[in-house]
Amino acid sequence: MTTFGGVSGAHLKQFIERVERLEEDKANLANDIREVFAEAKANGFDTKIMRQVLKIRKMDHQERSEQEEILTLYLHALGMVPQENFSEKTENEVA
Amino acid sequence: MTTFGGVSGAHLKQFIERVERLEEDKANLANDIREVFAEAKANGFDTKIMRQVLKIRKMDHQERSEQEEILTLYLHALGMVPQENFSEKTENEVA
Amino acid sequence: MTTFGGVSGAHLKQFIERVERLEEDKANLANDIREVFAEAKANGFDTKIMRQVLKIRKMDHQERSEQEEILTLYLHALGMVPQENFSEKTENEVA
Amino acid sequence: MTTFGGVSGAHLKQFIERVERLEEDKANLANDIREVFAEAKANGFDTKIMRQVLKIRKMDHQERSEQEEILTLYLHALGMVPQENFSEKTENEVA
DNA sequence: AACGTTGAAATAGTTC
DNA sequence: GAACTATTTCAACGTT
Repeated sequence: MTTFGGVSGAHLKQFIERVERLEEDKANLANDIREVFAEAKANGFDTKIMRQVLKIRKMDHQERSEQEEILTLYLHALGMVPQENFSEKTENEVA
Repeated sequence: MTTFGGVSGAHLKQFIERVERLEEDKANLANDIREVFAEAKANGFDTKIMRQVLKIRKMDHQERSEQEEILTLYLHALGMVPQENFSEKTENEVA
Repeated sequence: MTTFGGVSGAHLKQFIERVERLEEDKANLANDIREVFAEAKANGFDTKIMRQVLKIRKMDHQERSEQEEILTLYLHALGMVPQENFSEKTENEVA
Repeated sequence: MTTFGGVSGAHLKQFIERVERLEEDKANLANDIREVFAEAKANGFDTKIMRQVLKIRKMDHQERSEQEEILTLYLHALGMVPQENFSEKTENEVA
């Protein structure tokens, strides 16, 4: 295997090509998304408003995640280990 | 189906959720790419150089596309209709 | 000088107006460019082709910059400090 | 002068180069603007708010009253009491 | 003149 | 927290 300054060209090439394949997939998905917007527009929806809706829904999810994160911090601060399934497991007690 | 001001909520919801699913897939791919870089880095590769290599390879591809695009434009400008398969079909003549 | 909450209104105003002046110049240049295209069109040139030519020329320049950039990265990666004047100094050797 | 299909290469080249020069100037101005923002930032100003201010000043005639409310909010956020005439009167002091 | 397409600008996110 | 990169957004251009 060819190496330059301790660097393997073949190995590097593999990483490069893996990234390129993933980025191609990613670009295809971006296209798919664009097509959904186009279809929605053809059905009379306002894409600008749709994007706003998506943004708000995303923030809701993030907010929920953040709140869960904060809850975890609080529980840790209280010496309580957060449970995986809060509702199902009730037999665990904090010492 | 519920409508508000002539807008179908159910229909809109479907578009929104399709986009959200696609964006989730896209985000996952972005994660995969990040992981590849992390793995490469753990193997001693310089990610900055990797990104530069990727950039140049991408530009090469784009440049090729642009060259083909302008060839088409030139042919049109010269009154020649570009052929689907330039090399295979030779029976078409330009007036 | 009037300040509010440690913020100088007059100072802010100066920055705002400097930006506005520069943006005005920029808008004027955009107009000039539009006029050149209009003039070229009036002389029978296809603006689409012109834009494509400009695009390719721009990519060429960028590609050259990217090439130089990655050369620098490679040299650094190999422990070689890139020289200011690549062509003039050839007496430096890498151990 | 060389012509292809009635197209003058030299003439075209002149148009192309005029556009390139103008675009270079435009790019330089964009850089200057970026530098002004950087300088303002280094002086403790919030560039995001500055951009908002610029946007609102640009709108001027249209939807002025609506935007003034937002401007008021931003200025308040800065701890500044909004002025009646921002640009013309600089001698006014806030009690 | 509205539409889609494309290029530039701004913002958000990531890395060091 | 500063710089760089990626994504998103905005505006202009050509097209129908």
